[in-house]
Amino acid sequence: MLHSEPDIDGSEALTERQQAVLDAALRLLVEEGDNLTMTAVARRASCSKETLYKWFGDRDGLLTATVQWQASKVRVAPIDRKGLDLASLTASLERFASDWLRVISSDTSVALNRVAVGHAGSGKDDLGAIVLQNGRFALARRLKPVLEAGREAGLLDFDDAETAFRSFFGLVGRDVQIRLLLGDRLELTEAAIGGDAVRATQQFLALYGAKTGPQGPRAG
Amino acid sequence: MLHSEPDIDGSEALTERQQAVLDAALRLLVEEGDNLTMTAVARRASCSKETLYKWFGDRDGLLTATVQWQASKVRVAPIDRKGLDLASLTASLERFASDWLRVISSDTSVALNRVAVGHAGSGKDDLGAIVLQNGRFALARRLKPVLEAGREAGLLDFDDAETAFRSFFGLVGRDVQIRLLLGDRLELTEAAIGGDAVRATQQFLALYGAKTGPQGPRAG
DNA sequence: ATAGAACCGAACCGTAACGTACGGTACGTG
DNA sequence: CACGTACCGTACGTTACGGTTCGGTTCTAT
Repeated sequence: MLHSEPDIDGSEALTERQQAVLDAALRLLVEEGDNLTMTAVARRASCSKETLYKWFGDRDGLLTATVQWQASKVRVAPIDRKGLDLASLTASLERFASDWLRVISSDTSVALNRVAVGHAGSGKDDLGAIVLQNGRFALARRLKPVLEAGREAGLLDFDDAETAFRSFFGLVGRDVQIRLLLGDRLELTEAAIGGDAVRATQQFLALYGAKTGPQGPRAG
Repeated sequence: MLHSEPDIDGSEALTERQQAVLDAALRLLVEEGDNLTMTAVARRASCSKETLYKWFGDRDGLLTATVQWQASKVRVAPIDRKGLDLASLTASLERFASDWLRVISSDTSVALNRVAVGHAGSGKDDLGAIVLQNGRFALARRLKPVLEAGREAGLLDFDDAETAFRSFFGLVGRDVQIRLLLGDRLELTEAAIGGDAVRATQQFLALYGAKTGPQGPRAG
């Protein structure tokens, strides 16, 4: 029934209808939190519970499918690292920072992280691992090549890319994620995101920028 | 029945027995996560459900009482800021950092933050606000005076104490809290905590340390 | 000693949600 | 046209847990 063409990874190819159902579940998850019921999802998606159970097997199956579906949607374009100079590196870092802040402050991200955190305690499913893979670790996978390219270009100076990445992560995110997860009202306006991105980037460069670049620090 | 003497804040004075019950609930919360039942708490605490309901009124009441009880236990001693020089400031910051890392990586903190995050979505109670108050905001309240004292002593340079604090928070915590909340195995050994504390402190001083102190940077 | 309060243990009730089954409909295929 | 498939809508069984009630026990005070 769902053997159209196999996707890249384990995510079984999803019918249009199934995607619509998962989108409905996602929307409901944002609204209602983890206490959403199968009947509510069925009603919202205009499908029957029987179909829900046939497709996803279980409530946890539906939840994981929903999380994976959302994760598959935020696949971002990689950044080219050709002709790397300080300006382009700075721009890349700022771009990463603002993208990341936009993601973690979005309603869906907050909702998904909430249910994943809630489920992480009782290890029934591995929602936490999924969110972690598509959140923090995906960011690391995408950012580390940029950092290493910056080091090879003599713009950055660090021993361990992981450590450098984690510092960048901390400088960008700070207390935003935990505050949002805990329900703190904290609207991240676009201007604030941009400002935080440049601030975090400047701080990161101050900490990990090479003392002597190939050209001067103000090269354009 | 519990009108001995009113406590400083809203936390009604608790009987020894009530504290024992809350400790049992806390232990159970760490083990079982949010899906702990009133019967389980009663059994663990060797008390009756009737008493539970009489004392705490509700399941949410029990939960909030448990969170507040734990919060009241981690009241840490304030740090004296007499004779502030770079060494003592550094020591204070490192102390804050290591204490904070120890707290957020503890089992009880992870468990409490998990349930608070889970409850933050559907605003039945304000567990999230409580945890936020006794976590991130309490840290800020305790650390800001130190930062401002450092600035007045000419050791630090910043415009907004809040911004400086948030940077310190990010440099210390980085991705630790979200990873632990999402179930990532990540044992923070004592040595790692110490190392992270001095690293974060050094980075913070590199970013916010005054360019020219009252005495030389190596004054002792 | 006795009355009453506080509390324990267990049984009980109501609700809510998971998971299943059944009837009905639309559509494609022999 | 008959038939099978996939699906919707809904009603049902079952389980689990929050909350309540009740009998029995211990402790304290008069």
